[in-house]
Amino acid sequence: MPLTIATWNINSVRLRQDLVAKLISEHAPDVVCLQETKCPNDAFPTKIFEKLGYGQIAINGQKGYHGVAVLSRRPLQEVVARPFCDMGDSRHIAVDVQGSTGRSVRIHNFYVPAGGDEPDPAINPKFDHKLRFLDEMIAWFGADTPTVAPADGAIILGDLNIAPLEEDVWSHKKLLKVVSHTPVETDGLERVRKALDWVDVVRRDIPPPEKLYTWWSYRSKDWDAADKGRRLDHVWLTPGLSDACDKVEVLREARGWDRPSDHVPIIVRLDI
DNA sequence: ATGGTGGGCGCCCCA
Repeated sequence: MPLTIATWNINSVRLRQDLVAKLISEHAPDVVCLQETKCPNDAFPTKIFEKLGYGQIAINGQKGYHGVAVLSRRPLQEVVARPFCDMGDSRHIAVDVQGSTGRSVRIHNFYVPAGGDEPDPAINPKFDHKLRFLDEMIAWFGADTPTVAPADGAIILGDLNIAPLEEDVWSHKKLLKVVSHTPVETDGLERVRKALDWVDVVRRDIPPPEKLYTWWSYRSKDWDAADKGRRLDHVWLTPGLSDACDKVEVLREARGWDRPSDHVPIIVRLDI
């Protein structure tokens, strides 16, 4: 039995718990990693997920903003919820999940800061925070490799809020000075990737020049026709684990669901 | 043309 893992910025887990249930009923991923849950831990809607068989739940939430969670129907151990940038933000949780063969993978579920509007750290503290967050990811993954990525393999996934490639945005030229696609961000994200030679399995299987997006703004009148999207959500695997990944899906149709998130889920299948 | 929409929370923050 393969292990399937979904990641989705849900933009309020309480408001969209039925959409998570729809994802579960239609795709039955073993593990669902959520970002922007916007929900304190004691208010997390665990019951609906327990009823669906996803009784293994790890959450790092806060009131009003941010928040990450992992739902699983396979054995799960919470490893750490690491604070970044001394901000008290809930933007990371790491868990170990066991595949049916007994091999366990470590999943780092991230919600990287969006960074505000002005791409200048000197005048925009949110952009400065985003760049410092990337620096901390690089330092952590470089210095603490056995914890971050055990021998059996590890995954970074979630809303990284950066579209790294030219084909990850609707217009490379128009977005070069727009937060999410500026060179300082795409260079920073590439440095994170190189820290452990992570494999971007989504782009391995759906390579450029095909355009690929996971987010479309709510402000666009007709998101599908205009298609002014960005690929802000990612799934990276350590090299040894990437060989076991035999399928990736970006569920574009979820952007058209009733009262949707502005992000869509990505699902990967691991033959472990 | 510098808006537009959507969420949480509470009279405004963030994406």
